[in-house]
Amino acid sequence: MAEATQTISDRIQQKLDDLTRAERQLALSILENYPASGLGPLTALAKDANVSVPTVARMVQKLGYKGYPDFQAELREELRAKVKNPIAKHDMWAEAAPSEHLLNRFTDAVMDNIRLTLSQINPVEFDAACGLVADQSRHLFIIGGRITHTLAEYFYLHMQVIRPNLTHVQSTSNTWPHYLLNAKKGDVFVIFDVRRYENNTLKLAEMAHARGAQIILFTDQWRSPVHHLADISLSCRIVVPSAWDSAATTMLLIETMISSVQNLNWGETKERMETLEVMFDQTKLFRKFT
Amino acid sequence: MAEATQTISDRIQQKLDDLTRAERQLALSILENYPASGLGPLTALAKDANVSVPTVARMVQKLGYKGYPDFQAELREELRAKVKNPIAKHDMWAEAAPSEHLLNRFTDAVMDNIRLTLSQINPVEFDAACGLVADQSRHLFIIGGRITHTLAEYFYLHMQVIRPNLTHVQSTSNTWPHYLLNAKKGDVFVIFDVRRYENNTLKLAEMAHARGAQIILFTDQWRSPVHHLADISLSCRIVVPSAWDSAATTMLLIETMISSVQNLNWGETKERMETLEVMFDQTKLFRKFT
DNA sequence: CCCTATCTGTGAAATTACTTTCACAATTTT
DNA sequence: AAAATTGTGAAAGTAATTTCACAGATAGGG
Repeated sequence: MAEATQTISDRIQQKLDDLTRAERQLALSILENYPASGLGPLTALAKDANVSVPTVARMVQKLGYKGYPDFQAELREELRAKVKNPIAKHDMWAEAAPSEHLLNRFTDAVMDNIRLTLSQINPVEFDAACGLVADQSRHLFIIGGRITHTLAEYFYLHMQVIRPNLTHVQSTSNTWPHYLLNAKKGDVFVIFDVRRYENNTLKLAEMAHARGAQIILFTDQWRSPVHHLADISLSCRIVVPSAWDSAATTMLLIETMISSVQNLNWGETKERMETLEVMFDQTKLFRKFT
Repeated sequence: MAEATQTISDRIQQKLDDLTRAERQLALSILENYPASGLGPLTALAKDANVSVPTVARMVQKLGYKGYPDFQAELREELRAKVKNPIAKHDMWAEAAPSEHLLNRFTDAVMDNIRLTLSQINPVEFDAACGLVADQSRHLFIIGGRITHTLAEYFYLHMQVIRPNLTHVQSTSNTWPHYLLNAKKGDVFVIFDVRRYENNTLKLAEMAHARGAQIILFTDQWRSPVHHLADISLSCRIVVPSAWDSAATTMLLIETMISSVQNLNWGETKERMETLEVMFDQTKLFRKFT
């Protein structure tokens, strides 16, 4: 028997470079539902991956199999071996690494963080926050700190496409008082503040609050002091096996909010995005999607 | 589609009493190598279980399937579901919201992305990348694009604390050729490029490669064209129910790398972090942790 | 920017493999 | 001893795979 030191999944990934566009699309589709999709009929696999039947036939031969049935036989053999092998612990993420490898421990922690964060979130408040952010009649201020300004900017870059009338402020910069001059009642401040909480951010929040603005706060489970001023606080778990905290869960919430706000503003967003596409095409900044 | 609250394995065991001797022999053989043996041709299964072909045909109908292919289809579906859900049947993440709420759908997608990304990552390559990034004798360049420069900066901000001798470059800026003048053989470039892939990033990578630098690439599952030049490519799943792609998985890998590099350099990092603490205290930028 | 080479899908035919079913004899069970 | 189960061998039917030629699409090179 051929000793399978490497799985078919490995082999596919390894040969990914030698594959053409449609074949790669197919290969990725196989890996998407591995190994189940490869065990069905060839026709179904082709339809699943949106490629033609000959493409599938061509690729399996390119991968070194006599034909599709041969390929399937190896898949089954691999599945058999894997199930038999008690090493296949299910709480491992990178199966190619031992469970005590940092990749597995870190991912474990992040998964836990996401689970806990989501279980404690209030969907009504979240939706309300999205509603506020989507409201174009309010000026939108986005504020981040020393580290979190990267998250703030990520949020800002997307909001910029979705709606006008917004500003990105760095609380650590000494220019922010200028921005506040324009803030008025009803405006919305999206503030990022996780430990260590920053004095400047708190000051800024106080002034925004004094001016009657609405405050949406992204913070951690211990909650920034800003949360006393915030209309809506979203607390994320951030603890991972590292000397630093994790922003992965916060990122998840940010992206969910982006998606939600985009839906609320879809009519206009669509136009803005299409305009943007045209402009990008003109500047030739980006390559065509391959 | 019948909602299979019970697995086929369960169903077989349940009906075990109603089966005749040869059928039971067959059933046990199926369970022996479950589910692999059931996914092969009927003939092979019959031979494997030492029963005749008609016995197999008769039994699957007795179990309630239209025919052997029908039985196989359900087996595949079950396998697919099982692989997708390695831990528990966690239908909802935010239990306070209905399952079709964006919070749940989005989190579902991100969890899938993380799981798939990790299952396809090569720990040896990942560790090698961490080793390169940790090597302080090499100058470290960090490059991001229009959106990804926020990730690049997040990475940069942490690396800045861990090690000296590094630069953050925006590929969309027109200043980057200056930086490249200083790049020399053995230097390390950490490049972020997800769709839509940017021409400037590719050009920059080409020049870095020409100068004999090592390239570590964070990209998506379709892989930026930079990956032809990269010594190590880390592909992240990025598809979510949104008009945009998700950076959450990429963030996870970045943070894992930060943690790993920090461990490799722990001796020095510790001092640098303590120095930083003192400096922050002096500037009164941060509040004491409460 | 155009030209060429390569890749990809279509539709279909030919081939192969697999499933289903049958009748009947042998075997086992009751 | 009767009834039920099982295997045999094979035929018929069905489904899946493989291959082909060609046209359209795409990418790469000059």
